[in-house]
Amino acid sequence: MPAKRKSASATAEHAPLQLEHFLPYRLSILSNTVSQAIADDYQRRYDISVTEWRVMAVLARFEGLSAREVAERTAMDKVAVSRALARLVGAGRVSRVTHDDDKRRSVLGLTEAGWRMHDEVAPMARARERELLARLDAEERAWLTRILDKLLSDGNGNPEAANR
Amino acid sequence: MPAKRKSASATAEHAPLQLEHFLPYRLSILSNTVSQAIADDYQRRYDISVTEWRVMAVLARFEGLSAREVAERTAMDKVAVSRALARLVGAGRVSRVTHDDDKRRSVLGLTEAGWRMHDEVAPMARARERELLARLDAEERAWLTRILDKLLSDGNGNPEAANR
DNA sequence: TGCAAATGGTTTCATATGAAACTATAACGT
DNA sequence: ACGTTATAGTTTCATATGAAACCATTTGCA
Repeated sequence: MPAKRKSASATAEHAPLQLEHFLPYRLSILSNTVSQAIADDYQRRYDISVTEWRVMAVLARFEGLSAREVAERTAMDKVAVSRALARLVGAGRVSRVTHDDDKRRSVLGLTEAGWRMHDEVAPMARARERELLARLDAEERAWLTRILDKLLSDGNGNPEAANR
Repeated sequence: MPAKRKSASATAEHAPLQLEHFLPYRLSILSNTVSQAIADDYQRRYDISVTEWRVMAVLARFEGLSAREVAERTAMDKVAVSRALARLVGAGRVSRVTHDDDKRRSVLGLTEAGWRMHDEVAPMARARERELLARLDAEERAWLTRILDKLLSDGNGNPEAANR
């Protein structure tokens, strides 16, 4: 057999992983580049982080949530939510009052300023998503949705994950 | 029209994002849960992080790389690689010597101990990947590969990303 | 009632991470 | 040869992150 270099270790006997074909690795790369690309749009412009934006996004859909509920819906842990809220409230983008019947809970919502920002960022985010999906044809897009639904159902995603 | 609650803001006029259908968000959730699940396998057991494991994985495939080349192939930045290498060398899992012709570069490779660990972790990682993919049927798996190839080619992934 | 356990949220602490500055060596142009 | 620029890699610093401890309030129940 023709002698190759390579210290005889990086060969069959060790069966090294091929990172570039390893699904978890590929997902991680894709997820990071995509999120980063989108975040770059508003990060600087509005001085807001991805986690903060996610909090705003759920508050735009569901007014009056508590912090815990926000954590559930964003799949973030409660520490992250607490911190994001601190900044958002500080920046006047989110309002927070104590729940009438349960003084532990807070009742959250977007402020006027929060809504204004939301209404600028949401279309941008959607546009970026469209750009990304434009690289697939209709059939591929349909499969992607289906596959993600499947992989995210059950153990993953947030549904039925009690607290965090 | 029938009056609904909800402060009249979270409605059509604002078109809030539906996080749970937003591709970047879904990718992020999936990527995190998958990576975490796999990492849990070896994290505690071998006291090694995901980034360190990735470095080991490429060194298993390509002996004698420099740190920069490792960074390229793992899509990690050079600071992360530098730190991972420091720990790996310290733990006796990676060997590092200075390149003969270029004293800036290091020449990296797995040690005996590194190989032993690699040979235990790699099959575990592959098994986890198989479990994940087992939730899809053959057709879906094929589409997923194709879609990821497409989305990762060009701007994303590491190919042609000069340095970082 | 009154007290143990649970829950909502925040703070603390230890670790992870990236950008920018820095050190050492090499490459390039004159 | 010699200074300028580029490259490999490390360190520093500021920020991000999560687990665990913590405080306040509420719930469950004897």
